[in-house]
Amino acid sequence: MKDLSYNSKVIEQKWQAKWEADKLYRAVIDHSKPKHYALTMLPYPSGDLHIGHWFSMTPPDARARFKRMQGYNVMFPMGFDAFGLPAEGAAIKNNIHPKKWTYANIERMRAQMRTMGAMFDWEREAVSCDPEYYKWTEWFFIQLYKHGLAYRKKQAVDWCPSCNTTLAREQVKGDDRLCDRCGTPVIKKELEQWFFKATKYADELLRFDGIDWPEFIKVSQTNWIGRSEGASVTFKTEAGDPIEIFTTRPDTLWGATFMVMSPEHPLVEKITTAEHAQAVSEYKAQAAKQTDIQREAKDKEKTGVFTGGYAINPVNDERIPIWVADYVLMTYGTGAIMAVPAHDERDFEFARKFGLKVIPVIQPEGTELNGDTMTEAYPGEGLMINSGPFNGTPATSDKGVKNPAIKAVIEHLEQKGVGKMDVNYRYRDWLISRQRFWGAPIPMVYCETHGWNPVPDDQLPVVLPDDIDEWKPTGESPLKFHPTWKDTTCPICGGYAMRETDTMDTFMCSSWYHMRYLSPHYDKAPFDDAEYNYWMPVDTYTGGSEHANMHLLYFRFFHKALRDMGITEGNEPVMQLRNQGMVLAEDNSKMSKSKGNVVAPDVLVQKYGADTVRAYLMFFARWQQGAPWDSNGIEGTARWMRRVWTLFTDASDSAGTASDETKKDLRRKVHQTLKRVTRDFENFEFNTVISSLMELMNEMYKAREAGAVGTNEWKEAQEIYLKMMAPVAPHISEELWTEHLGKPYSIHQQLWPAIDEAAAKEDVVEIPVQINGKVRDRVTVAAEASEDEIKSAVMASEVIQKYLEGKEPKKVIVVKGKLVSLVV
RNA sequence: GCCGAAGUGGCGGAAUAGGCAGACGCGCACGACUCAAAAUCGUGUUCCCUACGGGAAUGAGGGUUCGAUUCCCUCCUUCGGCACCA
Repeated sequence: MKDLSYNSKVIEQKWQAKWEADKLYRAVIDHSKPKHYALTMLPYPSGDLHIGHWFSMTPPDARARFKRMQGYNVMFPMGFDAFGLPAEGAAIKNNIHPKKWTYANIERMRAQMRTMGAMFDWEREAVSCDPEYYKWTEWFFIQLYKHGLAYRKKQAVDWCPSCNTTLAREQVKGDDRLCDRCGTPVIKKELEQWFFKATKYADELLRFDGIDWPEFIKVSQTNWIGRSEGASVTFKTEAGDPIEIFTTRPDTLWGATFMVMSPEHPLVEKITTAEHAQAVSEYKAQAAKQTDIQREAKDKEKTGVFTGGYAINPVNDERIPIWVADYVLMTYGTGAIMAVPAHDERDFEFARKFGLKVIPVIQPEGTELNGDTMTEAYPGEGLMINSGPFNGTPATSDKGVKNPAIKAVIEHLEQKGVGKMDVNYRYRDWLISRQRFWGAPIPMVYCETHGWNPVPDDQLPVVLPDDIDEWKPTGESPLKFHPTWKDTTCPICGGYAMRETDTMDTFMCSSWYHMRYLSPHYDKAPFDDAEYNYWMPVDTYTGGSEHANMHLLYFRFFHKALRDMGITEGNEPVMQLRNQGMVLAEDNSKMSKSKGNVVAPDVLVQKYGADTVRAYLMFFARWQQGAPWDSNGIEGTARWMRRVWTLFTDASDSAGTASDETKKDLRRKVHQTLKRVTRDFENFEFNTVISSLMELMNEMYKAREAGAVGTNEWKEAQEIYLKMMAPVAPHISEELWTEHLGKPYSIHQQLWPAIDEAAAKEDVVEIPVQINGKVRDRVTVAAEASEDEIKSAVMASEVIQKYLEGKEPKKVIVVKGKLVSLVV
């Protein structure tokens, strides 16, 4: 026996150095093996690795290792999402260039990551702020622009006053409309910005065919896209101007008793009569002053003013008043609605407040709605009434054309030429411009004569300057104040042109990093086709669910857009997605630097070793759920590690004296464990992988007591044990494998053991006997015992006879190998 | 309000093609070893009672079933997404 005690530090450093020298985790194309691309979300280089990084990276590493042992050619790359605001924050605070700060952090985090003992292939590392990387981020922008998927537009956009930049809709969170990054309430600004036409893919993004993603992510994306099916209908003003509206309830058209326009609607001015002009313009001014938060507050009482104008309802030629109210948003639909107070809550509230007519057009079964006396809108199902030719048509609760009433009315509208079936989304195009320095430059130039044009490909990348000395956030990119950077020539006429000084949303960089890993230094294209054809799509993607409607939506869009441009293949970038939960502080709060409750993995690695930290992170919670940290708990996994060490290194006196039964029991337990561990790794159920291994170890200790050491069964148990443990604790298992069992290096190149189903089978089972649902006794029978055999064993039981008191049970249910239930 | 996920000992959590609830670990208690402590090893540990026996219990209440943590209905709580979206 070599070492007497388990020394994690020595072992871990030794093997990490050897694996690296041997390029053990290098992933290269090998057509003789099935491939497995395991991807985990790349980190932002914020400075120090925290326990959350370990939690998101090491269990997926274990699974990637498991897949490798199953015979897959596994690629498990790592990189850095290295553009972003904190670098600029550091620049402002410490007067250090963001580049310096970022690369120093990357250096530090790489070193910390190496202590994980993960199977990262560092030769595939990609860093998004490297010019060789962002050259292609820029190139993608140009491709999107050339295909009409990137465009510039002026509109009211979300602006974070603290980050001093615009944000995409996805990056504004919740009711209070807070900046996703810093939590500051965002405001609206009217600005000209670059957008990606993500909405073009709205319908396709709603389909998740053929991909294995968590239900809640799919639901979240579906909610976010917010598809509603209905009809667009053209009303007319009395002067004959068309007013287009969108409605999900065309079946209630006959109940439209007024119209409402958003204060920003272009037609408001024209329809307002002289008499109402002042009131309307005052209302518009006041609406403009209010923030979105005030305007969109759900509990706000309805406000609005009459314009004096009237519209004609195209289905019944009714003349109905047109109002202006801020509950109608210019950003959704057409900015104008038909109001059906009898069947819409909001319209009802408005009608009652301003004394407008309420006409029911859907009659629920068994009651009669009265427009004058009803106290709330009736949005439910019923028969159409007051609706001319459609009276009596059943309106169901189905949405869209599945509803017979809606279908019939849409057909009618189409025939009359006053409306058509239509679909609306709450999903918006992706606002990509950021008024910040530390991002990929938007590779566009503006010429007075030729307008906006992309930088020619041979001039890419547009590189960020190093000589910036003013970092103060002004609401405009520091690039704008650089003396020469923005000056360039127009690619059309060669005259003066000005560079776009905004940079791209960093989510653009992370929309394609999984493809840069394929060939991180390739300079002819964003990736090498040979690599793409072998590795893509990503087989397993892991990361946090907070990205549900941001990154995870952006990169699906990106992949589809690239597919349509002929750059990628397949409809989805990722086949299987799994999300880890969060490691909370011990008091259940979020860990944060400011609260000082952050668990530092380095300290734990120092004290317990990486294997123990890895194992504990897999064991202490369900990985897909997370849990509050428990600093005592790690002692349990540390103890496991030491006990395994002892089990494999300590001699036993009674070696070889085990009975056949002991040996058979050991073998059974080994193969039962193997079966469970295999299944649980597959399902990302790491906590039960560990508990099964602990159980088997306990059994092995008992078997050792019983003299199993040295037997063939013992040797098999040791081998299988280490192979099962290898993905979890790569260092200790390598040490025990090569140094103590004397097996050939490396355990990580071994194949996953085969399950011997026959050996795993129990031959004797103890089955509970219930009387009226209560367990009263247990009988031991052969696992294969027939119903009759079990029954007679039960009837032979004294305890059972006592409970039966000589009577025959009314009913006997025998579940073979499981249980017997008697009813008396 | 709508959509989704989840509620099991002091704690993290096991067990779902309906079949012994509480695996594994933390914590705690007792014991062994030790001059002592740490480490280690062993035993116990859901709750209640009239305690070698019995009863209750998987958020609450109901249902289906011989049998429900698991399936169905109603409700409560927590977390996440959406929300004046027409």
